[in-house]
Amino acid sequence: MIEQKIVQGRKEIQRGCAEIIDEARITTLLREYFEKGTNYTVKAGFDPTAPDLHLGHTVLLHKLATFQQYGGHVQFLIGDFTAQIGDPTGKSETRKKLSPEQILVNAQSYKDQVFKILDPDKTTVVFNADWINDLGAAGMLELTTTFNVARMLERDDFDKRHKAGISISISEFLYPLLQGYDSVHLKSDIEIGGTDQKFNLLMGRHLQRAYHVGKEQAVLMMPILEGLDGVQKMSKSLGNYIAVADAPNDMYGKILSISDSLMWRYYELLSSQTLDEIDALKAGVENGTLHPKKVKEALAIEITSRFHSAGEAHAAAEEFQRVHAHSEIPLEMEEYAFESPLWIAKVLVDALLTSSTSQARREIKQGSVKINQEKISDEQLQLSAGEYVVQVGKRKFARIKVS
RNA sequence: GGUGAGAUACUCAAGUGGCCAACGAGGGCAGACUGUAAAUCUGCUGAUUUUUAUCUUCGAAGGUUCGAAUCCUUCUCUCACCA
Repeated sequence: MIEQKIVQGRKEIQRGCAEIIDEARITTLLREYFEKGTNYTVKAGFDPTAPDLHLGHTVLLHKLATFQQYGGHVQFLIGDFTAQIGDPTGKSETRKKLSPEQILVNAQSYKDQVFKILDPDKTTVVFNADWINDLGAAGMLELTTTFNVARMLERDDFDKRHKAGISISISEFLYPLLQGYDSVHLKSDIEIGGTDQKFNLLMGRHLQRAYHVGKEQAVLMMPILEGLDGVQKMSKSLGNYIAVADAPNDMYGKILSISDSLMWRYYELLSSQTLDEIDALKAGVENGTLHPKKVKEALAIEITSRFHSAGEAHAAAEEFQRVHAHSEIPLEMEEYAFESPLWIAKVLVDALLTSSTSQARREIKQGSVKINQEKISDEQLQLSAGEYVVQVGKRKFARIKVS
């Protein structure tokens, strides 16, 4: 019975992982949990400067939630000290120090978002400035003696930059060391992070050994989630993201617009469905008994419900159905009031439907502008007094009142 | 510090005195087809109610010229090689 549970737990923990180091230890922790009810700690670090999460970030959170189901207690670490250095993988090097107030605000913002996935009773939020500030110069010096430059330069990005002659600041060497030291202080049993964090994660093991913590953390790396385009990583700057804070209609619509192949990826990394259930869905689609769109809808409902509510998710689904499947107009849209007479291109710009009147003319020429559901072709059209629903493309609507 | 190369629209990248609002590719937007999927095909992709026109744009500022992204000067920044 216990063996079965362990196998089940391992399967869900391995799910979607890019790489696991010291899997045996994870099995041991699971065994102890099932046999004796012993808990263990799982650490994950987050940057306090970017508290608006998107689904890419939640991949990690889901994995943490999985651990919580199997006896793990999450150490949700906010790297307020390390943020001052900036992870060398990023382009930005040293960053501005955040004020204590700002960090608290960001931390609260994290909690609001994170506890939609994590169980707050099995989570401790910690800040690494708390113990790193206590380290002092002597402690810091001691930390630096545990590692050497040659090995530090093995780290991928350091290696590349070193060979390319691009400067590496000494302070950047401290980043992995301090992240590893967090594991020493927290006595973490497991640490999870993205694949880009491998070096840092392994440093935790190294330092736990060097500081005689008595254990070495297992390391679990999650892949980077692709964005809506299905190719590049999900990120805000690329504009291919679904934010945790997105409105229900947007979230639902964005999920439904992903490609079928990407859908399975999202299922694997974001859904709470078990692997067996997902396999059943895949089989259904393959043998034609299940329409892929139905499967995608279910995913969209699941994810939207998680961050909003089941009611809002279903309302979003209905709205979507209404607008796109039946080509009706949405229930709610922005309203604008203007005075007549009014040139249509101007209206489109003022209602934020197009970026310029030139663009508006092009849209009209291409036949993508509709007034009250009717396609228009006259760029010179003047609107007289009345109420209109103006639409550009498939998604952009506005209600216009001309007086 | 020395020498050389380069800076063009969202990105990459042509263009080396007029035919350049600027080839091409990617991306984006739109139309057709669909399941608002993918794939495919097509159009558009600086601004402006002078729309076979006008104005602003090719790192910045000046200059030469009837006319400059293209030539000259200075400046700023990036890259490569050398010490």
